Amino acid sequence: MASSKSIPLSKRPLNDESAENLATVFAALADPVRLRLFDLVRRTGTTGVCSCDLVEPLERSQPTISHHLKVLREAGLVESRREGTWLWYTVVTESLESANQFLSR
Amino acid sequence: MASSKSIPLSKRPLNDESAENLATVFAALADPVRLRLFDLVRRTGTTGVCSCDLVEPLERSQPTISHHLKVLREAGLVESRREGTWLWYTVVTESLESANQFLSR
DNA sequence: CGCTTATTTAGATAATCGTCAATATATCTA
DNA sequence: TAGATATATTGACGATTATCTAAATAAGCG
Repeated sequence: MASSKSIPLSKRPLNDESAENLATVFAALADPVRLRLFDLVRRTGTTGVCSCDLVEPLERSQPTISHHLKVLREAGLVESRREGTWLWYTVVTESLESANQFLSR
Repeated sequence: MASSKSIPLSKRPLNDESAENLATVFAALADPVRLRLFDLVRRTGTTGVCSCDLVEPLERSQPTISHHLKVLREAGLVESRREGTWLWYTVVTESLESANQFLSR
């Protein structure tokens, strides 16, 4: 059983593992193109947006956008569903929780 | 004068400049060592912590810690005051505001 | 099956990053 | 001023990143 003197979870120093996980999320947001990408996806709510519609507003090549979407996806910030030849992206709403918690500690 | 139909600031797509600024903050938090560093500084509140006491817990060389503190400082997340030969670091409390706002849009 | 469109993968390049050892600078004290 | 301690800077290293073009894969349609 835990000691009654134990520090509350929220007050404990960051251990290495949590720091690694958090860093991955922040790293995904650490690029202006990805930030704008994430912002655009988020605006589209539960409907989502076709990745083909994200190339033009960001003025990057299609493979570059694909790459950035992959980074966001692997960080758990967005997810995609296939609809015919298209991929529709939506945000994973809970994905920012740990980051939010850390920032507002 | 602004149109009465203009989109509220908080709902506007991220422009390139805001994205750059935000990305700088997130980039500062995108490394596990810096996250733990920031966390340690934040715990010390208004008193702050001497950077000499940050080397051992993070198991990195003194120049490496110095480098990371510089990144945090330049991103506006922490500031330092000299006290004799020591430098005391404290967090800049407002520094996370823009990041917080973005995350909880 | 071939053609078209959407997306990913591969390969290349230039830039940035995390780290360290060595050195330099700053501040205090004897 | 000389020595001690704290911090910053330099220069090097391997690793990762953002970007592109070119090529590969996937899915629909005639």
